[in-house]
Amino acid sequence: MSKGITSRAEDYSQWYNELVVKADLAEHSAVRGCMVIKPYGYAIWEKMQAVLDQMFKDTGHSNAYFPLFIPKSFFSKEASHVEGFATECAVVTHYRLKNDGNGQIVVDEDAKLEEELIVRPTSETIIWNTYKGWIESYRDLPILVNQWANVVRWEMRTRLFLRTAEFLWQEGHTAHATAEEAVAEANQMLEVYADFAENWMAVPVVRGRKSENERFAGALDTLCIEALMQDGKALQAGTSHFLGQNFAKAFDVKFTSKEGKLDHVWATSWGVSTRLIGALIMAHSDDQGLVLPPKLAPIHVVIVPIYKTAEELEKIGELANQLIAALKPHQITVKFDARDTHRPGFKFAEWELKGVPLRIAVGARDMQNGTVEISRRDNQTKETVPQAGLSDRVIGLLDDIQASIYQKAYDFRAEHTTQVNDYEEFKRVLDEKTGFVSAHWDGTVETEKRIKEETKATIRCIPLDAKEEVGNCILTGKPSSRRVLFARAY
RNA sequence: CGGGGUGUAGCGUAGCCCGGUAUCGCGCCACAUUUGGGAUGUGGAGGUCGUAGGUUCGAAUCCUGCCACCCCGACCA
Repeated sequence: MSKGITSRAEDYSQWYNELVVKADLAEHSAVRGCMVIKPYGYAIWEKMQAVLDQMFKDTGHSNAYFPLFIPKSFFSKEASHVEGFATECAVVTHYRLKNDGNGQIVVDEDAKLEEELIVRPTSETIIWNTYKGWIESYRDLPILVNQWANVVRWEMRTRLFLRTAEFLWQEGHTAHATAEEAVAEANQMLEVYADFAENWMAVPVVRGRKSENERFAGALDTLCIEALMQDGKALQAGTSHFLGQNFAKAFDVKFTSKEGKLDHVWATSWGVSTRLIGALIMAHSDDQGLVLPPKLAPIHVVIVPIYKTAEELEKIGELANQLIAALKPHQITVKFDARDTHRPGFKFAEWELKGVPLRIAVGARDMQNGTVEISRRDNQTKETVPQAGLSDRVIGLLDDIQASIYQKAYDFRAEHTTQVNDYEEFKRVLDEKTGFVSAHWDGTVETEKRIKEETKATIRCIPLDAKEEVGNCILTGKPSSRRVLFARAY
């Protein structure tokens, strides 16, 4: 079970099936590819939610909630949007079941809906249909709304964490009076995501722009953050779209400007999902299990007592309670694992599997010496330290772990980002070294598609900080003015 | 939807070719000894062998249909 944890998404899936998330429990194709998020895994998601939610509020946004079901006709209003999502929608056609007389429950054909309902794959259409009623004047703008919700995309192939049929996410949908303001909003939210990924998840990301081919269905411009996993494959971790006036036109959302002119409003949408849990696992974990960044870990410190008698346990418990009390004001969660049903060695392994950043082991020997043994999850180092000043030490170590797992991921990405100038080298790097490949591209969809067919690599993004540089497309040799980032991706 | 494969205890499996009522490991329960890195011993519980039919004295095993799942591809946060 411990082999190859860092190599492929499937391996993580097997591992965490036991621990964080369980998928495919029912042997029914209908729920194929859905996931059950177990309490510990959900606690990670809740932490993520809390942080992101605050970031959204700090940038002026409010939460709202829109219906799960979307009338089919809404979808056909924005042409490219339909095209993008039509092939992966769950459709509600009836509203009642009946007994067929043979003890079987069947769909009541008399209860057919006049218009089918689509289970939302994303909420642009129903939200813009609603915004139409909210917006008349520039005084009503901007609208800065976020929704926490589940969405369903009937993917042909699912992959635990990364592409489940149903997933949890947040989707921000904003309406603005000017294009400039909407563009600024899309940029701002991309920066929020990048900030979250790097400073909370400890996952370095490339901020970039999607090529036309990879752009969101209905967007004029799609910004994204791209992360690199330990197996050398890229993962799109978040997107922020400038939608232009596409949805406003499709849903006829107009406003009167200060100057008295009638115009369609400008829109953005942006989202991140439970895929971030997958990103977290695949970016940091090792063969011993999960490695969580302290800032998102549901439990920061676990105390494992090693004892023979009830008196010993009681004394260790007192020490544990002191530490819990001392760290509580710092929002540091300490778990005292006093279970008598498992031995210390088992507990060590179990908490490592769960990625708890710090473990403190205390036994009779320590109680005599006034020490504890403190062990870091990220680099597995152990040291025996005095009990005095322990809480300060814990705070310092947690900061250090947060910084060092980021640095480790950053160094990995740096090592696995390669500049190439010819196609043979491009293919060789993808196969042997893996990771991001920075190369020139002639800017055409045809070239991008051919490269994808031949190498399975896609343009992850055109980095926002890409320098102007004269070069030639690796495939066609045509002139190119900047490098783009290719990779095989999840 | 194409191409391959698999269904046996909570999980992972042996048995199938060559028919005789199911093997082993993990896990679970009890007791004892243990407890500074996933304990050990003894005993125990747990199975419509995916499903429906056929062949047979007898089917996990052979035959047929159906169902489900997995892997590879097209699609994708």
